Amino acid sequence: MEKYKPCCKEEQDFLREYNPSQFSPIAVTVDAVIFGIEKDNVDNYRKLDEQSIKVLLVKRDDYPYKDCYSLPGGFVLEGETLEDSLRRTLKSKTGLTNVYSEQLYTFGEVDRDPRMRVISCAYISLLDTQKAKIKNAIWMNLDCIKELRMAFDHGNIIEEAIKRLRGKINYTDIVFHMMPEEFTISELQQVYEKILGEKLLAPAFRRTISDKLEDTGKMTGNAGHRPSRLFRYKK
Amino acid sequence: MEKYKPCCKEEQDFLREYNPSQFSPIAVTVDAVIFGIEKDNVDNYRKLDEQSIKVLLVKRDDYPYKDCYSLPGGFVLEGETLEDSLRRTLKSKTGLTNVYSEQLYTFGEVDRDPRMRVISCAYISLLDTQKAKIKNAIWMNLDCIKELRMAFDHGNIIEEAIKRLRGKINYTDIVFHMMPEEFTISELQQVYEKILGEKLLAPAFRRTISDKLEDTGKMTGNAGHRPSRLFRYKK
DNA sequence: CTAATAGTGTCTATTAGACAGTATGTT
DNA sequence: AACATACTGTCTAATAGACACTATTAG
Repeated sequence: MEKYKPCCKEEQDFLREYNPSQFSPIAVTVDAVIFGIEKDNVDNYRKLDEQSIKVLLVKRDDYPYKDCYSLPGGFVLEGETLEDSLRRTLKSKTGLTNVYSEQLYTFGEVDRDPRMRVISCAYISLLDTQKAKIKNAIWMNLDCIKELRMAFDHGNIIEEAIKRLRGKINYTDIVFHMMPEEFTISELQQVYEKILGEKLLAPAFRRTISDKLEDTGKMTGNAGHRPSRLFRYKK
Repeated sequence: MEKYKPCCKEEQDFLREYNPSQFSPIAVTVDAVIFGIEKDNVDNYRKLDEQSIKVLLVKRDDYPYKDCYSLPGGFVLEGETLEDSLRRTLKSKTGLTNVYSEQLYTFGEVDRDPRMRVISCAYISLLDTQKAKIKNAIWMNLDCIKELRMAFDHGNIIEEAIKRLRGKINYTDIVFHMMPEEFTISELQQVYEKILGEKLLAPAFRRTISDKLEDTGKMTGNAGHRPSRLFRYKK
């Protein structure tokens, strides 16, 4: 945004003498629901490698909600935008840099945080777990999260995030942000199925997805069945 | 949210002694992009009554951006949720109550407001202009807004709002919040066309929209051409 | 060979686009 | 009658669902 120019001396005075402390001390945080995919280690070779959608969580060291899991996030500081703040906190809490993120929703219930009034601007982030280097954070299976005691309203935020993902998956290319560089159509279909919570028919899926894909020329192998073509996302 | 229970004495002490002022004084506001439809008065009787999408604006009395138009909105107070705050400010700035609203996006650029750091949670609101009683606010034609000098980044917020509306119109029933109780299919089609920015084919539109409509049994008249059936939204 | 998954072809059902043609009011 | 818009019918094109069938690897 370009710098604001006061129109007259009177306005200059007004702005100089303006006292921000008249407004309530409401803190603003950013929190990220970070999604990734991990292969569950299935030893049985005659079985499709199952994949799971995971969410990256950190364990709280301090009160309140000590020892509970929470979304990585932190307070927005004075000189930084929401996105700046997100980048900084993701780096410091999880070691991650350059993560694709988009705003999810802003949560403003009054008693979200027992310390003080905190309004949280939540983001959805997606990444390729094979490339990402994680520190001090754990990939948690999405299905397990409702069993956990989550800090604050973070369980609710995750639920909203998965709803948004489900809503956007069919008319955007958002999933590709969490796919590895090269993948098979079956793997991609599995990710769609996990997010949508329903099985899809393979021929129809291939048909609709194929214009977003580019053949790498490579194949998978050693899988106990017909090898599969590897594709990459065609931008 | 249920009340948080500290787990031990230590945590109780922590929370009692917690000092919120260590966090930067960032103010939070809510702003609403309120959409409505108004008939442009076309005297020429042999012409379809044109309708326009309008946005409700208020003129600023104070610095900064004195005498510019702005979105109705205001600061979020300590004890109220974002939605509470939206209800309160809409009432006080425009006289409106019971307006359908949904969250749009949170704007957090650092220099949005020359007075201090302000993060704004923006909402989209839709209403039936025939029923709404407005005070101290003006319905501005959407097409005129880029010509105006808008306060803060409100011009940008309006642009995002119309984009969101465009994105949601075809897979939600959001438009009906701004339709009058009874309307013709042509009127409804016009609203779709204004929001989408393109002409639609009438037969296809009738086909797809008709399962959302309920016949009132009434007809329009005196229009210089064949009368039109009046419908209402079928929930 | 069998088991297991990869991938193709095709029939059908549904939906969207295009447009001709009919209906019914006002002037 | 002329005009203007309302409304219907129908042909076609594109897309989605269902499912049978073929292909290719490991063991």
